[in-house]
Amino acid sequence: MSIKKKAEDEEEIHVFEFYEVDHEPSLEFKDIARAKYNEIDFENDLNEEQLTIINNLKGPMLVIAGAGSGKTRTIVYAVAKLLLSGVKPSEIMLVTFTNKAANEMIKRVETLLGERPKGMWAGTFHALANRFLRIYSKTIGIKPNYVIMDESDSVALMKLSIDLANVSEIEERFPSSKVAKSILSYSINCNKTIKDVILWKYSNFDNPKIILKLEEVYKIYKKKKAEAGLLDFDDLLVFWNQLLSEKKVAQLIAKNIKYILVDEYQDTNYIQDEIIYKIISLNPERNIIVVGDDAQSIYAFRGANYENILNFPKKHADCKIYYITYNYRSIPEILELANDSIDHNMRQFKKNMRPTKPSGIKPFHVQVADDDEQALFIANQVLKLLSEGYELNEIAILCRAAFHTFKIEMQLRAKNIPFEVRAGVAFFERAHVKDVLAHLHLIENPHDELSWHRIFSMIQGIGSSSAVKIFTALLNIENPIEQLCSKEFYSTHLKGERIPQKGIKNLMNHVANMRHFSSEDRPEELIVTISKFLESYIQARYENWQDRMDDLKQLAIYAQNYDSVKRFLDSLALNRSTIEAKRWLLGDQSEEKAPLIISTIHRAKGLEWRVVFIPMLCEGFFPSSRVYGDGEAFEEERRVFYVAATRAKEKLYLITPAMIRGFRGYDIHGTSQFISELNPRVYKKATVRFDSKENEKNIGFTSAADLL
DNA sequence: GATAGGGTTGTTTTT
DNA sequence: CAACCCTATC
Repeated sequence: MSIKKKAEDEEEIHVFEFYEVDHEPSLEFKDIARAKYNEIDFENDLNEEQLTIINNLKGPMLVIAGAGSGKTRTIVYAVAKLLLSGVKPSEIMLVTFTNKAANEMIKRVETLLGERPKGMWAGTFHALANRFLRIYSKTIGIKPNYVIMDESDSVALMKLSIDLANVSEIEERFPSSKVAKSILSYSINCNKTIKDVILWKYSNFDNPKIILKLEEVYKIYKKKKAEAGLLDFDDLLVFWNQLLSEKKVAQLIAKNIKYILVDEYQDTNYIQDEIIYKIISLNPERNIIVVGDDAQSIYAFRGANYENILNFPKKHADCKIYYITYNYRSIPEILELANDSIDHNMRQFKKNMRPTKPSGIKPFHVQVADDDEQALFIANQVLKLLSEGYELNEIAILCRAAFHTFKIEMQLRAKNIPFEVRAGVAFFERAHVKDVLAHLHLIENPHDELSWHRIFSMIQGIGSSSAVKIFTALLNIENPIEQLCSKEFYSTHLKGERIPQKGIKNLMNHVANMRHFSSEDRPEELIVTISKFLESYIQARYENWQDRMDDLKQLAIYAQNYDSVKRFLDSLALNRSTIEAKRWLLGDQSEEKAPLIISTIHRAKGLEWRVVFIPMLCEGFFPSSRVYGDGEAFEEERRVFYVAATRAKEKLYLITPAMIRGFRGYDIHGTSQFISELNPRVYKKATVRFDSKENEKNIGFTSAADLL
């Protein structure tokens, strides 16, 4: 459905029909209600705690839900119940931590009802913000064709801003572009001044001259974003928040959205909390359910503050508070270890998960000689588990940091075990993929500074200084792509500048390829075309160019799912972690069984497996060496460990290598405090040795013969 | 003055 | 492995 902007009022009437294809409610849920109401056995499917919740959906409510307590199930049933009672899908807003989680919940509602609830406002804060901003860009004065930058783009733009701000006049060391961006983000997400953020997180930059200069840099950064039509992740929240203060829009939202559910509330930050507060205030019945677990708050580095969940009842009069405490995921032994661990956190609400599963075997603490043997142990153990009848997709390896996965990947590859990595640089952030995407960005938004710089850097004869000059010249002209193809552009707008002739010639040739692009073209076809004319560049630049060209084919295949460039780009920016490059290890190509997962703990949030391995449990790695003392940061680190352990249903392997190979030689690291502080009763100790790297035979388990 | 290429560095976690 | 700095070359 397209929207023709005739008058402002008309624009607003279309609000709930625009942008999402499957947006209009195609079903009369009241009819389904009659047919389905008796089929869903709420009383049988939910426990008493959960039933209480779905029977009290009016007014503000806080649900404290421990790990594995059927939190998602409760939300899904709550949504189903609302729909059955006649609430339209488009009257429900469901805020989740990832867009994948939103899709899965909708799928489960669909399974329950037999029909897909089309038109729900479901997604992350950022994705929902984008949906509103695409409709109301005009209202708050941002370009309607704005492009969302990912984090590395934002940092790159920050670097350009720093370069323009004459930082060299300050003698002291100035924050890097990454740190500068991070300070700005904290300031926005936590509602603090720049000075406060510096005192809080970066006290080494506490210097009036630096702070003044930073403010200047941020002004340039902001101006650049506005000129180029770029939004960073923080802008999505800032502008959404701003939009909610616009009377007309606010009234419309208040009228149309009747129920709000927010998952993972412990990981919201100040501005997200404020957004929710504003939306509830607009809602006459204040129907909101906020779900979370302060013990699982692991995103403080993004400004998240678990106190939002604790303060929620204080902010909302007559807020009901419910707890769901029964754990349906893990055996009691795993819960005992997790409970023991989290009890060491002082700044936490005391609560214990209550087991419902039958007893099994205690978690293992496995000590190995070094990180090579750790990888070897994991690979061997996976093979044993497979021979025991476990499936690959029932096993996960959860790491504190992306680089912890490298050696494990190598061993799994060597043993032909198929796996998928969910860590590190995402597929769509790899250099050659971004090279292609830069061309797509310019179709939507021909003044996108970052994309131009990326393209300039691909061209022989144009370096950083020519790039700045050319961009400055094209910023103020219409239709830069066309202009860059003509000699006159260079002779009129860049008169007297020293730009190598070779560079100009190459640039003209390159841009000539882009002349016939149109935003009406299908993204897939565009990608094929662009890949073709980038092939020689990729060949020249990368040794593994063949692999990279294959990636671009994958990109084109993925793009088939989208019919417009704008939607394709939005989806890429907002679904970073959902769309993975599958690093399959194929014994034979035909076998497409779901693989084993190697993931960071952060990305494993909300998921579960029968067997979980947690490697690198030694001081300096987990907890990370960046965390000192026993303050809030250290407690968050412990919560990360807690989240990892509570992913496991049946078997949990905690692994500590005694030595780790660093840049030069081995370093000895002590056992992680998260292990040593535990009551030894809650785990079984095992030591695993290999007689040599070549001969990967286990000599034996010294104290846990029943390691399987 | 500007670019290209070599060598060195150092890496938490993500919307 | 990619983002930096330094230096040789155009």
